[in-house]
This record gives sequence, C-alpha cells and structure tokens, in this order.
Amino acid sequence: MNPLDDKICVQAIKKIMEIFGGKWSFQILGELHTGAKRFNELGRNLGISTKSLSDALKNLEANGVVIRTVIPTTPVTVEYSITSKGRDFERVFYEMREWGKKWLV
Amino acid sequence: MNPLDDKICVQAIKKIMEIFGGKWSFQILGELHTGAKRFNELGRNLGISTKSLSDALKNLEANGVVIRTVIPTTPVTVEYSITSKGRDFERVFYEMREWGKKWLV
DNA sequence: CAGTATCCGGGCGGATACTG
DNA sequence: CAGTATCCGCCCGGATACTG
Repeated sequence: MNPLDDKICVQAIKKIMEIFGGKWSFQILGELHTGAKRFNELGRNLGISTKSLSDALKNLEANGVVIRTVIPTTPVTVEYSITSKGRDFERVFYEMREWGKKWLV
Repeated sequence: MNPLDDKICVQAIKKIMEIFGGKWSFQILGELHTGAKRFNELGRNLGISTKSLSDALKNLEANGVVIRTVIPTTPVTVEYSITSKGRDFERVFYEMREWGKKWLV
C-alpha cells in the first residue's frame, strides 16, 4: 500500500464510522445479513429499545445501506433488508468473522 | 455461508464492537497502520483530546491490539504501534477501503 | 513530551406509555 | 405490529490546567 492508499483508507474508515458508528448499526447489519427481518424481530434478537432501533434504522436507510418495505397486511408488516450497497459491505463482515475466529477465544 | 457461520459472524461483530467500538479506536488503528506514532503525534493528526486519546489507547492496549513502547530519552518518548493481532485486523480495513472507494462519493 | 486530574454539558440510549 | 412521544440518567468526550 502506498501513502495515497493509506489516506483513502483513513478517510474511508472515518466516513464508515459516521454511517455505521452507532452502538447498534453493525449488529443490525449482521442480523439483516441473514435475511430480511421485521422491526420487532430485530428488536427481540438484539435486545434493543424501540427508540434506539428506530433511530438506527432511519440512519441506515438514509445512508442507503438498508431498505424499508411496507407489506399491506393487517396489521401492517414492515420488512428491513440490505441494499446492494449494504450487501457489498459484507466483505468487511467476512473479514471480521475471520479475525474473530483467529483471535477471539 | 451456513447458519453457524452467521452466528459466529454476529458474535464476532459484537465482540469487535466492544474492543473497537469507541469513537476513535478505528481511526487510531488507521493512523498506526501507517507506522508507529507518538502520543501527541496521534493527538495532532486526529484532533482528539488527551483524555479521550489516553482512554482509547489504554483500551486498545488492554485488548492486545496496540503496544506501548517507552523510549528513555529526555523528555521521555512513547511510541504506539500495532501488534500482530492488530495488524491482522488490517484485512478488515482493506475491505473498508475498497468499499469506500466504490460507494463513498 | 506524555500523560493525569477535574469539571462539565450534550447526547445517546433505555424504560415506559401510548397510537394507528 | 410498527412505531412515536416523553422523560431521564449516565457516561462519553471535550476543555482546561497541571505534573514529572
């Protein structure tokens, strides 16, 4: 890697932290990686308050990594899933998993 | 990826967030990736308060991803650098950079 | 230079109650 | 079910001053 790449790397990390830096963002993406999930389903799996979940999902949606789909049942169902932009980020998760397998207990 | 791998992945993400979840941890690693740096050097580059930097470095050191080396000059010099555990994490940074190049502006 | 000590304010995130 | 609306405590992180 040359110095220019290093700069790009640091900048990318910074921006990525702005997008995913919240306490739950990474874990939400991790959940959605296994498939679309509904609001309360995510809440249950993660043990997160509705407020925090709502805030985090809005942020992720605004950054184009998650998409919200309303299914007109009664009562209404809402599914959250990963966009292609978000799915591309799974390469990062993959490396995290490999690192975890090697270094975390 | 099978469901077991998914579980490992989510757990790894969770633990990684515990280690690197702080506001500055990733950026500090990003800085150290370019080579060992001194305390105030990091502070200047990142625009971070001494307290936050001190806290973050202690945490990273406790988790074995950063090492602190005292050089007995006068006044004393302290260098922070990445351990092999931390260096392995650069594969994650590499993927972050690639993602950034593709999706960020 | 490399921190520690102290104070301080804002905001994040949880708990709870409520709505369509 | 899928949120919104409040309220609130806590802790993170910045600013500043000080030490060896």
